[in-house]
Amino acid sequence: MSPYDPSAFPPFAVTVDLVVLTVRRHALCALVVRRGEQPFQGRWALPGGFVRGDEDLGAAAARELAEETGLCAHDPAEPGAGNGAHLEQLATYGDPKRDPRMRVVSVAHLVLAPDLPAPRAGGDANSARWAPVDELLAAEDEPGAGLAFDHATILADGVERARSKIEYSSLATAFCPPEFTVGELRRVYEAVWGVALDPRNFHRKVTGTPGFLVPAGGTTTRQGGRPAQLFRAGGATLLNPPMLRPEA
Amino acid sequence: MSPYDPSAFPPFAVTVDLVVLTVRRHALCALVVRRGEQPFQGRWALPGGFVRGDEDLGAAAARELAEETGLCAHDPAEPGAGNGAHLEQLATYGDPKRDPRMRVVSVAHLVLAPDLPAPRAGGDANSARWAPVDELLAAEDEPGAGLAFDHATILADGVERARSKIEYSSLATAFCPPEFTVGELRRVYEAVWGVALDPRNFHRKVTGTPGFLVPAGGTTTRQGGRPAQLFRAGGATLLNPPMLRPEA
DNA sequence: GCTGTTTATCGTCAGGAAGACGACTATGAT
DNA sequence: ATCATAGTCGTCTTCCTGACGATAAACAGC
Repeated sequence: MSPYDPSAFPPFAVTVDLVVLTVRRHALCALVVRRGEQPFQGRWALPGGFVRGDEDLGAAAARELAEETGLCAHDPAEPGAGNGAHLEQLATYGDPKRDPRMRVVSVAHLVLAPDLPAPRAGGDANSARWAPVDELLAAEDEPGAGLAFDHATILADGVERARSKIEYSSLATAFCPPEFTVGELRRVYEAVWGVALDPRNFHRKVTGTPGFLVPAGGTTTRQGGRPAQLFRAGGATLLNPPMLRPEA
Repeated sequence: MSPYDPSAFPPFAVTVDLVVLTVRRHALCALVVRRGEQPFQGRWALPGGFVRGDEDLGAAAARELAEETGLCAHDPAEPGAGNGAHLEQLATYGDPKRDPRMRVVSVAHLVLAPDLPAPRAGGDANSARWAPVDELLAAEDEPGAGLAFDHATILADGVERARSKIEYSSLATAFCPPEFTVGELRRVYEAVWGVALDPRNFHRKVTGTPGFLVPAGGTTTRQGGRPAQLFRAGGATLLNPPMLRPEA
C-alpha cells in the first residue's frame, strides 16, 4: 500500500442507505422518504445518511433506522432478545457517477421488520411512507417517477436478498410480531415470494423443522376461522433442508 | 440528507481488499502479501489498495487483482467467456479502529481462481504467496503471526461465502481450468468443504443437473486410472436442488 | 501377459422429503 | 342451523439422496 499521506488518496463521503422491508396487507413493502432538496428533489428515496467519524457502519445504519422509524435494530451477532428488527449489511455501491455532486460510497443495509404503525417522519426526512416494492420497481420505467440515485438497484438487490434468505434461514420470522401463527408466517412467505403455498404442506414443514418454531402456549383467532396455535421463533437460524420456493 | 458541504461530513479513505482463493494440492488456499511498512510491517495481509477517484469499486478490485496476480477478472454480469477469474463483492468493513492511522473503509471482494503458477509479486507488494486458509486462520491464535488489520475476519467471511455458494451455484467450476473432469470438480468440493464425497453419487448429481456441465468431447488421464471425460462449465449458474454439504 | 492399484462410471436399493390433495375441526357470520 | 374461513392431521406418489456393489479402462510391477 502507499503511505497514508492524506493527499495521496481521493476523499470520499461514506453513507449508509437502508432497505427497510415489511409485509403489509399481503404485500412486501419498503420504507421510502421524500427528498426535500436537490438533486432528485421531491422524488422518493431510501432512507440513509452520512456515517459519522467515529461510528461503525452497522452502528450508523442502526442510528439512521432509529431516527427514521423508531425501530431498535437487533444485531444478529448479539443474542439480545426483543422486538428489534433484523439488520444486516447488504452491499456497497460506489459508482463514481452515482451522486452528481461528489464521490459518495454508500454501504446499503437490509432491515426486516414486523408490520409497523404508520412511519413517523423523523430526522431530516420530509415525509415517509411504506410502498409496495412492486410499485416502486415498476415506476422505474416511467420517467421522473423512479427512485432517486441508484436506489432502485439497491432496493432490487435488497428484495432479492430477502427472497433468497428466507429460503434457507428462519429470517421470515423477523417479519412477524413476537408471537405469531403458522398461517401468519405462511402469509409472509407468500407476500415476499409472490406465490401461493399449500397450507397443509407448509404447516408440516415449519412444525417439523426442529428449532424453527417453539409453541408460545396460546391460541388466537385474529385471522378468523379456527383458532390457531401461537408460536415464537426458535433458536435455529439455518433451515436444513431449506424451504423450497415454487419454481413456477 | 444534509447539504453536501465538504466540511459537513468526515473524510474517509476507501480501499478494496481481495480474498483470492484457489485450490492447490487438495487444500483451499488464499493469496497473501507481505507488508513492507508500518503498521503490521512484515506481517501477511490480503492484497488491496486505494480506490481511485474516478473508479468504480469492482473496477478497482479488478485492477488490484491484475496488478497482484495478472489475472483478468471475469465480471459475472458480462457474458464474456474466458480464463478470467470470478470476482464478486464480499462485504464492507469500516470499524473506526480497524486502521490505527486513519479512517479507512474497505470494500472486500472475493475472487475464485483456478490453480495458478507461483504468484508474481507486483505493484507495491514485497512478496506474495498462496497459503492454506486453515493455516492462516489457525495462526490468528499465536501472537504476532496473524494477518494484519482485520484481514482474518475478512478472510473467514470470504471462505464462508465460497463454502456456502458452491452449494447452490455452479461456482465451483471457477476453481477449475476451462476443461476439467468430474473427479477434478469433486476434489474442488472436497478441498473447499474439507470433507470426502462419494464419487458415484457426486458423478450422478453433477451429470444429472441440466446445464451444469457440458461435454467437451475428449478424455484425459492426468489423474491416473481410467480416462475421464472432459467437461466445460454449462450455462446454468443456479443449482436446483443444491449440492448438499455433508453435515458431519 | 497377468495381477494389483487407481480412477471413472453405471446400477440398485432403502429412507426421507415434498407436492397433491382428502378429511376433519373449531371458530364467527348470516 | 348453515355456511364460510382457517387450522391441523393423514395418505399417496414421486423425486432425491446416501450407501454401496459391480464393471471398465488406464498404469505399474512382476
